[in-house]
Amino acid sequence: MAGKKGQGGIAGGRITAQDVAARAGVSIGTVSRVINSVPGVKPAIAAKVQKAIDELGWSPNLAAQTIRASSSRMIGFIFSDIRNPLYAMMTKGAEEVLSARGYLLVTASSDGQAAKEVALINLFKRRRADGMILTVEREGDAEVNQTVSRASMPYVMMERELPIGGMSVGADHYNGIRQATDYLLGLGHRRIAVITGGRGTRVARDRMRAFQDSLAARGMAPDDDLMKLDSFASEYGYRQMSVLLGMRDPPTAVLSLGVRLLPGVVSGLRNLGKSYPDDVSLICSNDTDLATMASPPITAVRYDAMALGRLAAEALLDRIGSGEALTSPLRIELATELVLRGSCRALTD
Amino acid sequence: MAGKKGQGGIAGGRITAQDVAARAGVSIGTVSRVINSVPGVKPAIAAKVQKAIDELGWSPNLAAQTIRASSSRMIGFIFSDIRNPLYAMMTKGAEEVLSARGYLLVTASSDGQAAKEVALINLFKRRRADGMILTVEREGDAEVNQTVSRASMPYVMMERELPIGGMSVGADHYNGIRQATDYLLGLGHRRIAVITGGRGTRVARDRMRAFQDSLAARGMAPDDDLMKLDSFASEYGYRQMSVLLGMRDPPTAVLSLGVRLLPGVVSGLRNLGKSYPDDVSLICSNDTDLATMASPPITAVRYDAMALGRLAAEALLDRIGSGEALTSPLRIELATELVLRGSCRALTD
DNA sequence: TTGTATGCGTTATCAG
DNA sequence: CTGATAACGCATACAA
Repeated sequence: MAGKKGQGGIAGGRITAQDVAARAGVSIGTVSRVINSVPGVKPAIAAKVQKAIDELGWSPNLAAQTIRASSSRMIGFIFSDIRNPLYAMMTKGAEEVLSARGYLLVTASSDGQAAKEVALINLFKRRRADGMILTVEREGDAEVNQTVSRASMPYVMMERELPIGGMSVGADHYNGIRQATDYLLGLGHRRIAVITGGRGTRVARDRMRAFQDSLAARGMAPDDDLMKLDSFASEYGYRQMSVLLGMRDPPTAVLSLGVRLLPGVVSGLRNLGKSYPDDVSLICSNDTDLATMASPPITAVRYDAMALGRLAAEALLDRIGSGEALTSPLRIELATELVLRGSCRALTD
Repeated sequence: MAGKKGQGGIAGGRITAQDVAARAGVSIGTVSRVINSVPGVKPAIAAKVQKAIDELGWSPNLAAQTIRASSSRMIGFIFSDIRNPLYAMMTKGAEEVLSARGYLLVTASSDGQAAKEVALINLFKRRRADGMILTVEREGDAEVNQTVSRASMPYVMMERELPIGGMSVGADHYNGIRQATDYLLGLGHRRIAVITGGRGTRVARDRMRAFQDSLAARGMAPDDDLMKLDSFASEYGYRQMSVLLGMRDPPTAVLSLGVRLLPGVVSGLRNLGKSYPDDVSLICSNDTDLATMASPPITAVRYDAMALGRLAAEALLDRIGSGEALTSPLRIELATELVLRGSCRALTD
């Protein structure tokens, strides 16, 4: 029976290399050499040690290794909310790359609150993370920026770009929105509304720049009344659809930019007894199940969020390996694609 | 000589309590007392220490604390894939509870592979996690079960129940499916198909038992040809809809049990040129955006996955605190609710 | 009230 | 080739 206290057979947590050494009749140094496959251990001895390890079910304490190596082989990933499928995808992509290289990915939700972002960054510092991936709420937040630089740890911004420099990965929203807008303009639309959030982030900047450039190429400019740029929340999409379609001169097309926005936008539309593409054309970003399965299916600006996670992880590991300056800038862009479906109609009047 | 290739002053990672002590002109013990608010430190000294801490931007190395306390204040959560919104919700719920109590939640995806499950459990053991939440693919896997018990660490099964005992939390799928089935039977349906996966798990067992009991209450029994119980994948839902609706005597209602299944089921239906509720009635589980936004919206068995995460975290912390036997059984159930929408019609023939 | 010394579980550097 | 031992950064019993 496994009844012994402390260092009994299978008592897991409390077994140390010392115990293994004792059981194998060797020194603790030899045990260490065996598990780290340091060359030059006599096979017979190694076998004895391995046997003791198996019998005791021991595995080296990673906290102790962390303390010595001053590397935890852990990477932190902070974003607003894991329930946002975009972050779930990014997490999966990053995890793929990191676990293959022996790193542990630790995610944490900040609920978009700067105070929590600060607390989490500090937490990762205390835990001696080797680096972090960050999607902060506001790129300009002074305290967050200060915390990031004081953490003196390699970092990659995800869909964000900090004024203090450093690496940034994101989708090529500029081209995504240019394509979408050009497409709508090509269909004859002239009053195009934009619903999105993330003001003051790389994403929003790129999107708005693209939108303006697209219009400018035809000698047009955005109509401020059609720009609804305050939130990514579903309810926001719902409300703004009412506002937009209640206007004297309503838009003929809507760009819904942000995954959580779409359900709100679509139900807002329905609630008004309107439908797409008849009453208004609709393009969304990113692509989702809902966009695919809606009837009619919705044209979308698509990008591979998992690839974004992979890119961020790779960039981070590169920097960790290279020892390059933390703030040395690097901007990585992932291609987007306009998936044409049945949610836009040509204007003939 | 372990020469100190000192990174110099402000190099975050390399600062220790020793440096703080030196700067404050006190001993390392005092520094420790200050940050742990051990009573009996002279305010003036404490202030000096705090000043040094702030100036150096030091924070205690959690790995070192872990090694001493033999507690990492870290909890692992293993499931198949974070992209499944159910797991994202559970993660959020668990994170809420755990972070409030000073624990770090670390999630990891196993892709449903037993080998990865084993590797991850061992990883958490090596990292000296204080406990883990597990959603394994097969409850009966001998190696996984052995790894769990050898980890000798408190654990909670999520939507699973291990033969080796221990705690288990899950939704009350029994009542959920009983309500759904009774509802369909009440509408006059007699040929009801079930599409789901997770064979040999608590979830599937409860669901099938409920389905059988519901039928049995009317002197009926399940028709094996209508039971499609092999996968939670979207593609599976798509294919099985073809199979089912291509039958000589097709079902008049379908239970689509599993979040990822629904998109496949709905597009399978459309692909055949059929629609609900006219050609077939439809009930899904769990509730999702898609179920809400589909037209018509789809009746769903709903449960609060975030609450499930919270329950698991609380149960785990309780057990960690109490030091009760790891395998001492405890079964926790979360209520479900049948949300009636427009995807089922009454049979009148 | 504060300082000192020891131990936590490893790894790496020495001798032997 | 192997054993002993000094770090790693912190907490704490024990001294002062």
